[in-house]
Amino acid sequence: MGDVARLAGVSPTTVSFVLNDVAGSGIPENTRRRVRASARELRYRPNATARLLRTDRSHTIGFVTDEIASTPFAGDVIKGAQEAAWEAGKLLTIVNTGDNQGIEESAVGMMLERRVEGIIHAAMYHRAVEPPADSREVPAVLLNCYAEDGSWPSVVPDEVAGGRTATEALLSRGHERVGFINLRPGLPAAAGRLQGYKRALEARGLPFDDSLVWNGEGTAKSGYRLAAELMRAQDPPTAIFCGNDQTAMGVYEALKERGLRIPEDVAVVGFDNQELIAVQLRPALSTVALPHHEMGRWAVEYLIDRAAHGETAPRRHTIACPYVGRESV
Amino acid sequence: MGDVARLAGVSPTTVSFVLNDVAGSGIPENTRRRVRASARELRYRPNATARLLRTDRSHTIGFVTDEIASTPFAGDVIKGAQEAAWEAGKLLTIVNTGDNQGIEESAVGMMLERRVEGIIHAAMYHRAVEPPADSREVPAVLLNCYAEDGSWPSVVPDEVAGGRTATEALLSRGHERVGFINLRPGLPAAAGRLQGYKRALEARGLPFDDSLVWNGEGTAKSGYRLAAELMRAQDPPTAIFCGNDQTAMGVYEALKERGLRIPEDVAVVGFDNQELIAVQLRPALSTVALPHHEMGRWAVEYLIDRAAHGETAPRRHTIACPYVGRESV
DNA sequence: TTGAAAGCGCTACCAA
DNA sequence: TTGGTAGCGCTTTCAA
Repeated sequence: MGDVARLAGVSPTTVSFVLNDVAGSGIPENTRRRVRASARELRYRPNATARLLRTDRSHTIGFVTDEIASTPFAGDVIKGAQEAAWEAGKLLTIVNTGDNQGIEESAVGMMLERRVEGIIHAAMYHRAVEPPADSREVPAVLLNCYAEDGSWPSVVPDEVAGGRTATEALLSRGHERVGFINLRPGLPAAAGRLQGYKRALEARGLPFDDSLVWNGEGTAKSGYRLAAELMRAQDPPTAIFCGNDQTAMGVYEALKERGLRIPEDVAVVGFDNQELIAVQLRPALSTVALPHHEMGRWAVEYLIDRAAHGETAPRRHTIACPYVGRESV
Repeated sequence: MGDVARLAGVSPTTVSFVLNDVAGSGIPENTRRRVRASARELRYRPNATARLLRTDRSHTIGFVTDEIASTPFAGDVIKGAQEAAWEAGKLLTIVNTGDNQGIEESAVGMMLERRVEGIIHAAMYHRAVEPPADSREVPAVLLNCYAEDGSWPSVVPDEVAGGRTATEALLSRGHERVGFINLRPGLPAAAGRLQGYKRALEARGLPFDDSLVWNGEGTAKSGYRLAAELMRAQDPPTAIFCGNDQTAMGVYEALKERGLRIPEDVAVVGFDNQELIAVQLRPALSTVALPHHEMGRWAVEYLIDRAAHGETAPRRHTIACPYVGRESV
């Protein structure tokens, strides 16, 4: 910067003012041009580190995730977060902890040392977590997870509404016996979706029949097995709501083996909207999308907002799961 | 740091020596303990920014990717890169450009301002790219992509060997007529895999029959269509090599509709090893894995090595695609 | 065995 | 309209 100043025949102060477009600095266009030309000539690149040391604004957000790969998840969340960050002029520093507490703590430590302006703790599967206490030193938010005691702000999918949406999609087409192959019990996703399923039934005055509801593993294999189970009943369902798209994949298989057509004989709706599966299945699977991208965006925007406007009570934000209609209903 | 020094009754120099475990600083254990105790008491957190300003070592690597989400890709690459980075004490700063040149250039600019120690340019699909020239200011490497003119170091999957591996898996089981539903022509992946297919045939002295080779779209739909085509021939193949796993998904469908069993009547092998599909398919799909994770690792390790040992001629590194045997062969 | 002090590259206050 | 300069928090040289 000194070099630029010298070349332009001005002081470092002036260079700083010009290059940062400081308002009201009253530098004439003439000088500005000279400064900019010098900067270009010297291929001057400002040192963000020095600036940060002085201003204490890192323009960086930390993103800590338990597992990043091989998943319905991750990609979209990061992308959403990244987009929102970029729009706000921030960069994202990411670490994948492999669900290792020790790594998570050091990761937070390293981020804090670098003076990140906020930290996002993201989980692969919707669940309860307890992030390192140190994260409270900056604005922090949980993504796709929540604190049991509600002491951390969080953003999660609205599983209940999602379950209801999925069920509704079926009921609204006239189905009255809707089977439900849920995920493993105990998961927030499973609990929420079941509740949504019940509410949808209730809203239509339909009875809840627990012989129609099974808990699977969330795999194609268990979907296959349980669909067979379901269809073996004397009064089998005319539609099946699957706890995730992989389950639906197995359900398709079981249905087809029995010579049942989708959606004519049995309608199917999935959950998660894993494009890789839902789009490729024949017929293409109608499903409910998890708001990964939106959660990513929301988390970053929340952090930026909090950094700007200060502390508020930890909120628990919920984002809707939109229905994605394709051909299986 | 001054506070810690004061509390411990020493100078900042001593604190720095102790906290950084500077070798040969000859600080007695006694003093060290006092310093560490003070640091703990004051919950002292070193300021990485100040350190970086002084040492010029950011311990940060930039990761620029064209598309991060909804893909076979991304997750695993980032995870591999992140792991290697973590082991070396580095953090990863990621930006997703959405394949926008302008964004890519500013991203590189921002990273350079932050003094990253290296930059990785990753692509979703194996292809030729031309990264911003500024990236040459630091060690840089292309991941899953390459420069047409070879002027950038890169790491890509060994498509040829992969294609050969897949074909071999079939030939070694006695198949002599192996259909190949490739990806769209023109893609490096398609070209390489075709070459591998030919080489495998050649090695066994089998003739190349181009009526057995089709180019599809890499979707289940096109796999379905082309498998039907393939099986309609008078002398249909007894095995099918699919350019990717989604194609295989469609192939399964077509085969099953014709009452053909996998692998008894027709063996199938995919490519990509997309667990979501390959594992869930019935029978589980034998396929060839893209070395996403390894490419991520390699890229980071290469960067770190180059930062340490200086410039070398740009290499084009290739990583093997291992066969993942399941039930379809 | 420990400390004083320079200086990394910038921002921003205060003065001119 | 422009410049001098202190100082952000650390590392590291040199001296004591």
